[in-house]
Amino acid sequence: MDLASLLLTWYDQNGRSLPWRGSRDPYIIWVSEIIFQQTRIEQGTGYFLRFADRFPTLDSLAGGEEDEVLRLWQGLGYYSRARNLLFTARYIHEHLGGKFPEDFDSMKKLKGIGDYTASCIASICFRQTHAAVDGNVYRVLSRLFADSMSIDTQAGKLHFKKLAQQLISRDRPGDFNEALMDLGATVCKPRSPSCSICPVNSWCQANEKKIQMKFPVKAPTREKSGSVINYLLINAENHIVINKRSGKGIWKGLYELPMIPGELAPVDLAAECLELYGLKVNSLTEIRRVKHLLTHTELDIRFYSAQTNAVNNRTDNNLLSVPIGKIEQYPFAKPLVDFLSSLQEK
DNA sequence: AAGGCGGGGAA
DNA sequence: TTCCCAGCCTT
Repeated sequence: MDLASLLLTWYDQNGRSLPWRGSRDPYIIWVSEIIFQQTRIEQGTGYFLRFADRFPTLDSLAGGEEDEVLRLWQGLGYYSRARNLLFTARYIHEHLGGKFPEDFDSMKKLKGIGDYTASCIASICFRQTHAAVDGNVYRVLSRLFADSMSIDTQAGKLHFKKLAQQLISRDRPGDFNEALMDLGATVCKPRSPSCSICPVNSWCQANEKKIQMKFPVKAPTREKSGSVINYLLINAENHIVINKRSGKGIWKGLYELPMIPGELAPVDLAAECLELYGLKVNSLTEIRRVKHLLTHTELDIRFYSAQTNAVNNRTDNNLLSVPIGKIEQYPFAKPLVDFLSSLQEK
């Protein structure tokens, strides 16, 4: 039996049972693939179910508001996925008659859809033989062939794409793609692969030489530093001040408390605050009696600091005053969700 | 070609 | 702590 047949036989008996499996609706498959970019199944499944429940069709999504879409995405990360999803739904609705394109190259032209996602939709929904190569597939293939080509270079990606393209089943391209991914996720795992139960272990050159952990080959990883964010909780007359980020950096389009990045002494923080938001502060002890730029006269400002991973962008000055009771309808990034709920507990 | 973009869970 | 996950876009 050839490799594809072995994988498909294994998949039929051992494939994961997931909510979007079995659907051939390109919209549903599209949504699931976007959600699961760089996202584990366990983390994203709840998001998928809520999203598909609220926006069951492409037209319903096209009619949705960006804030609501982002709120459904809240906490998931990589928020550009959500913005692109909405943008492309509206684009298809308006310019393609609401019909998802069936042509692979047309799909790839859509914002947020790359080679992998187009391959998934084309193979699963339209039975086209396009190999979907994700992180799982790189690992499985590099081990199967003890292939030292680096997976994080242009040439390496193309190399494994061609390899997968040679192996893919012509009869069941979608199932083949999912089989390879399931194998990578449940058997050919990064740390401790379960080679003894692998359906293709007799084909695997890495297994034969017991060098599974040498694959996949990647370039050295880069350093990543954390940073401090100082959030300003400005509370006046049952309203809270929030800021909508509209720049180019992280958390674009999401709301946040006004913030000042960097590890700063309180007095410097007050000075920064003054400069950034035009708040009049004579001294740190006077901070509670500040006159502010909104319509309120009495303010209660507190500083909070939070440690995050790799945040390096400054907030935009785009302040809103919203009733505290309505704060939950705005989409926040995960650090703010945690922060606000920690305030709730006090 | 390289870097940015989130957040979580496993080891 | 580090790694890496159903990747894609911008520069």
